[in-house]
Amino acid sequence: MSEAPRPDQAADATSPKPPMRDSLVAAAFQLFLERGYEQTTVDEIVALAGVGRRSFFRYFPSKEDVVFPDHERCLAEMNDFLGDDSGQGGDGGADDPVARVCDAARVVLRMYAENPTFSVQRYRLTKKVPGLRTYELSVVWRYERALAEYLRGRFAGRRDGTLRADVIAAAVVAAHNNGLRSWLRSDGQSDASAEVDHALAHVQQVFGSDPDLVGPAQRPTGKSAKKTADDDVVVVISRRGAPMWRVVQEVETALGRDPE
Amino acid sequence: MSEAPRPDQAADATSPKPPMRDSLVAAAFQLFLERGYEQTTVDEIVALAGVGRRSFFRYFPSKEDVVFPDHERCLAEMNDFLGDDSGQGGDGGADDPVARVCDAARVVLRMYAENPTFSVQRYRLTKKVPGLRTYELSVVWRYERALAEYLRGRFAGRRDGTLRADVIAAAVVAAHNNGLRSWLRSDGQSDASAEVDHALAHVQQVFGSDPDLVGPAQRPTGKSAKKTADDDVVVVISRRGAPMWRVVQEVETALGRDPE
DNA sequence: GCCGGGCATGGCACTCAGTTCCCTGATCGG
DNA sequence: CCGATCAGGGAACTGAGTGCCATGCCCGGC
Repeated sequence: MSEAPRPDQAADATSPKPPMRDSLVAAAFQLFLERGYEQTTVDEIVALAGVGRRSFFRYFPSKEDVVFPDHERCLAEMNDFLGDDSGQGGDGGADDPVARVCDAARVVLRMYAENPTFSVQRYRLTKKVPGLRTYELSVVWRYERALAEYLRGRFAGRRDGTLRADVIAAAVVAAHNNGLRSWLRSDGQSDASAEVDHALAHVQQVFGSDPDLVGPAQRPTGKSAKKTADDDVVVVISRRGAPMWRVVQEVETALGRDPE
Repeated sequence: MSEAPRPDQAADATSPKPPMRDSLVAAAFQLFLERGYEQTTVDEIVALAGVGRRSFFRYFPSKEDVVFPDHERCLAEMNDFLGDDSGQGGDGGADDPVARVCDAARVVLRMYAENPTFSVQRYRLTKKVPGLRTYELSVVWRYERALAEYLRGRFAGRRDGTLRADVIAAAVVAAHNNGLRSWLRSDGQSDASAEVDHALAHVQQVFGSDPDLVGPAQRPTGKSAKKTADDDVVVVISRRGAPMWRVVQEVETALGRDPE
């Protein structure tokens, strides 16, 4: 229930693709869909795929792993993405840690969107089988940890840095999953990117961009300066005791952003 | 891996307490600590406890459940707490949904704080055994769902209500766990309540109180009005393009709250 | 005091996931 | 042509979790 062996890992994503692995996934899902997950034994899967039982566990460390055949690759992809702090000059907004982890979350969405029908089928499966739901939680947890670790690095030295990192990571994952599930419930008919973008925008609005973190001298002269002139000022007048979210809403309206 | 039978459920928390259940937990932890979780079989546990193997699975649906013997009760407690919307007049601040779910999270903390040594031992165990970590995730997930469902009810009809509910629930759980783990890492020497209060305050600050949700006529005339005079005003002047978190910080400083 | 029906427990056997060990056959370099 | 390496197959084993039934205990009824 942890790491997959993945003997085909050496090359990139366009590696030779072992047919056995794919045929096992295909056979498994065929049986899962017509018979249910728990009602299907590994022996039945390998019988249908025409391979030996031992080979199944060579490719998938557990029966649950066959349901999430590409998460290991996706997790590696996300770590690569978060590890690349080098190419920050070109693409705008990548300097903001919150925006960065939101983009990292979109890596996961892309994996789901690559195979809509497969993703929808898997969604229906995990929704009704508690064991798969639990397994999915452990996968999602690893994504969340990756985001949190990245943010902890960016927030290093800051007061409550790890707390803020954990909270933002959790919020980003929750928003991503909210959008993703909304898309999955629509049987892949809605716009996945739009759903997730909307959800992530909500989180980014709450936690805001935080350019101070990349250095005290960093001013919003880059992309964010395009929307607002630098010398304009905003004045907010508020009653004491007013709810903070309403103050924020007012400020954002003044700043010309979309409140919701 | 779901519901425990708990034959002693009928009465309240001070029910007769079946000795067999406790002796199984004690025997299990003794072996887990000296031999490791995976190196201990259920047969060894029941042998040490002096009961039949079948009885183990009567009290604990799986081997993992014996590590979290009181989470089922705690989850029920949290649901009770969130279900009680009746007694909202007396205790101040309970009207704010965010504050309410923070208090609900404190119910979990209380359970951990009741048995510090047990909680610390379990923490060390779950930290090194992947299977237990996964199981704990499924438990935490149920807490999070309870909070999210409550918030969804409170945010019903509001735009992006379910999204906001999911995000806040995730943030509250992440903050709670951050404080809780900080306490557990200190071997129970630090102040658990202080740790978690601090973490939850961070979240409450981010999402703010939201009195509009209990009705448009509701104004902060209750407890929150005690801290601030109603007619005072706060003026914030900010550059356009300033990071939102800094604006919030300024407003909060002006309001006299603790910024972090 | 005796009887019968729940009810908690124990014991046994079974299924199935996951692992260990070893065999087989193909491919490839010398 | 030979030997090394390695993907795959197969049998047997461990251990978690379940179903079934026997046993013994408590408790109210007669």
